Amino acid sequence: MTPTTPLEASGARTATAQVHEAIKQRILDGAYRPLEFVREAAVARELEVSRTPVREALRELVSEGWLEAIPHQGARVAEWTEKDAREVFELRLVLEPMAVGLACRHIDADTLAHLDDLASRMEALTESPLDGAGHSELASLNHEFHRLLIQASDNQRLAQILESVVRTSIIRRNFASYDRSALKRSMQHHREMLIAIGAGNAAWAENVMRAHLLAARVLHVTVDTSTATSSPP
Amino acid sequence: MTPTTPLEASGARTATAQVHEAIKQRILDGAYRPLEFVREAAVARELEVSRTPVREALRELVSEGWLEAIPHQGARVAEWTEKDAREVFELRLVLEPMAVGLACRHIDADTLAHLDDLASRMEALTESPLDGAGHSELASLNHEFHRLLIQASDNQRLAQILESVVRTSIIRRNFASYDRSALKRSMQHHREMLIAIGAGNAAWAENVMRAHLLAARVLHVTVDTSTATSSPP
DNA sequence: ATCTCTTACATTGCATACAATCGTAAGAGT
DNA sequence: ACTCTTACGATTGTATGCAATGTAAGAGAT
Repeated sequence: MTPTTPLEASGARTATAQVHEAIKQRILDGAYRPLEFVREAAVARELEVSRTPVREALRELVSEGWLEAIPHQGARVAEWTEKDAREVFELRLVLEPMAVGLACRHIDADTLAHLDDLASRMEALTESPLDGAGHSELASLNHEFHRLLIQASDNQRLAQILESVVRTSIIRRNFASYDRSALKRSMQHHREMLIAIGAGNAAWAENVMRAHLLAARVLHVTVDTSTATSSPP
Repeated sequence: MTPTTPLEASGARTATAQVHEAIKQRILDGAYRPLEFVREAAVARELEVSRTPVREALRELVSEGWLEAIPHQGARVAEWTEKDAREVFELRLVLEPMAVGLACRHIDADTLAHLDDLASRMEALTESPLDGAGHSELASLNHEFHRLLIQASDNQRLAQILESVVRTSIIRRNFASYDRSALKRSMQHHREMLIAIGAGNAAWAENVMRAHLLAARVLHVTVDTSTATSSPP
């Protein structure tokens, strides 16, 4: 029915990995709505593979939190509630500062230079007014900045947890709602974090990260600011 | 060859779930050694199912961190290194205090009473010298105590992350190496945490948890105490 | 009219057969 | 003796057919 990219040029080699990517993309695109069931047979038909790789891809997506499985009934797109947003934010507010704190002790000059470059490119983008593509580019650079910082923590588990936690929420987040001053402040946070890390000052870097995240939250959801957790004075 | 419980009375209903449990148990028992490959065909033969549910169980175990997958080569038991121990401890040291802090705001009387009961039973156990069974019982109660506390945080993601992070490390941890004073201190920490939670004092509860974890670590691994992270004064 | 039981259908769960891929060891050539 | 090639065997990856299970619609009874 829907001619929606039947597997074609996907970097992945196994059919399971391709189906995995395809379904994830459809969720991100909104082609599959929350609470909608993703049927094995239907996906298999549309992507022109058998049900086996579809089954395996669905199980992976379930364990990654994209879908929820109901025994003998199938897998459906996980719903995104206010509570989910709160949970993810609580976790980021603790884990990302932890990551930059650890990064202070492990980071190498190359990574720091790469981060510096990313920060510069983001700053350059914010010099002029942004269109849709600009917002998209900025979001992409920002995501890469955070990802690289997290990798520098030298804690694989932490990196994996944050990746999966952030990824599921990144869909609904962009810079469209940022006004000029909020954007500049965000860029300054990045810059300040790099300086703190370069100075090996973990506490400084951690607190800038907390400020960075809290400032961003104000723009996205209504917050009870008294519920902040584990924040040192 | 090895008559190792061919599926029989396992609470789970689907074959996949049963295989999942069986393999996990064998890893815990040490029947599968680190870096040893778990072959689909072999497991299928021994548990008297087809390869299909075995494949699905293996994939789940991979995503839970018990096994690591190598494309076209199979899944093998994940190795446990010093670095793994360090990573898990760093995470616990941040996430478990976060959990008790959150629990301070959400906990109900029933849960608190249940925790109180668990603490009492552990204290009773430590009154008399412990044999092997005693240590096992104590470890079980302790695990349940922490698990319940984490659930009370009312953050499903946090609970799931901690469960999977702690579970993989719990294998090599028990109370055999605890001397009398260390045991009593551990029990006092539990008690103090409950009092802090009952008083709604999150900072107090969080810091007792950090002390609890740090005290436990001294008994298990050699530590560079300067690497503690995100610890408020 | 409402409730319960029956029955048919859609969908997942499992088994088996076949194809693709990788590691390895034997063998030819240098 | 060493290296490169190549064919084989073992193992995973994929397809398809059948069984088990849950859902929902409809007939019958209260």
